[in-house]
Amino acid sequence: MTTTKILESVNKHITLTEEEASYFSSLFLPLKVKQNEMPEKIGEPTRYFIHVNSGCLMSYFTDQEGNDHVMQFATAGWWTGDLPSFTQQIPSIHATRALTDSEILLLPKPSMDQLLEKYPKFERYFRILFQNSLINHQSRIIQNLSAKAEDRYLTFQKKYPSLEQYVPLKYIASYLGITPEFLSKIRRKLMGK
Amino acid sequence: MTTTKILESVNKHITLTEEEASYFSSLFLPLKVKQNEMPEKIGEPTRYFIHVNSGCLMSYFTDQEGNDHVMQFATAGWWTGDLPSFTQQIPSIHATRALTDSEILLLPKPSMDQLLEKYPKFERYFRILFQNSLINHQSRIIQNLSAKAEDRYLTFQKKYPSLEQYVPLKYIASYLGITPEFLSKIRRKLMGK
DNA sequence: CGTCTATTTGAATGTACTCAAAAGCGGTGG
DNA sequence: CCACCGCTTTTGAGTACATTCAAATAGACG
Repeated sequence: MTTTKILESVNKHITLTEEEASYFSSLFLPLKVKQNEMPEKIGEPTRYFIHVNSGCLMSYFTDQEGNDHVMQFATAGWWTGDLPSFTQQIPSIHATRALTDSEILLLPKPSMDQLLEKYPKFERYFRILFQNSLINHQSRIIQNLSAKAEDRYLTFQKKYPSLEQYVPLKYIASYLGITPEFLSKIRRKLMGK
Repeated sequence: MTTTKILESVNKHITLTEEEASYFSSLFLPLKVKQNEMPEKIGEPTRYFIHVNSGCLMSYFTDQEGNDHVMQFATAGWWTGDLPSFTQQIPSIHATRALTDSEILLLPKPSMDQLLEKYPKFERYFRILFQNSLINHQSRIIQNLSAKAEDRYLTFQKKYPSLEQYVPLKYIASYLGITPEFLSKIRRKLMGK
């Protein structure tokens, strides 16, 4: 079943009846995306909150100069999407792209609203989800403020050991807030150790 | 009543019965703090989630070299505190300090747990609170990744027009991720325009 | 007025970026 | 199987952005 993985995650935080679980499961649109496909493009209101079943996606922002900035890498078990656009239905500024062939679940905005209306119990799940995500974002901000690029790279490697094997280095550089050229120089320097 | 302000904020997102409102209100410990006092210190599990009624507090992190990094400025109507420490009851790494004489409300961790247990309706309030906070943190990360110090400062001024009047510049520099000296130079340059 | 802290200034330094070019690497078609 | 193409990664030189350190100035408070 395509919703097995997400139900596991939900069950860690709240306990569902069979009815609730099956209603919840019924809301998702399963989708297979190939590498480099973009389930969500920028400019229009985001339609889906995305759960990753397998593979890896990233959400990123393109600035006025045309430089990409990676907001998030989302591997199996993670949610991703453009939250401001999804919640307020304003034009999105983050694009989402598959870094590998991936299986994802799409939760349409109206379905999420209905879900929370019908079974308020899920408020708790999303409260905890956002709370944990907030904590991660805070720690990323602290990192960016206090650590040099080399340390941020080392921390990144520790936190996401497998990602480097299939995510192009230029995207990792972007996530870290440095240029690909400079990341390359950091890596050369670290090789010598 | 000391909880008037926070009830207003809560009522924007959920509708409370009188009983719910009065139970909610009863959980808070009102406290007046003077400038530079610290309702929460680092090193021990954080006891309170803090709501600011009036004045201004900041939460900040001190790194190994002894440099402070401001995580957040919290003015009237905002929540603040060390979220990882509060939720998981692990030793805190963020300190909280009053930047002006302030009136705050303390919500003890056990009270918050009881509240969500007894009236799950509040899950929705905190879900929306964390969701909005998450959006703000994402936009700060994007800013830090894509904009130079001067632009970050200008954005900060637009977003928090009044803060500069009573927050020492060195803390604003810290929030922006630059040294006080460099902020001073940015300001001199902007004066000439 | 004196003390303490915040802010400014300037020179020297370090960190990271830009630009241009070369090298590497994966896929595709002949 | 090899040659070519497009894209990623590496290299190096020059430059820009931001820090460090030391010292001077300014402001707040008793």
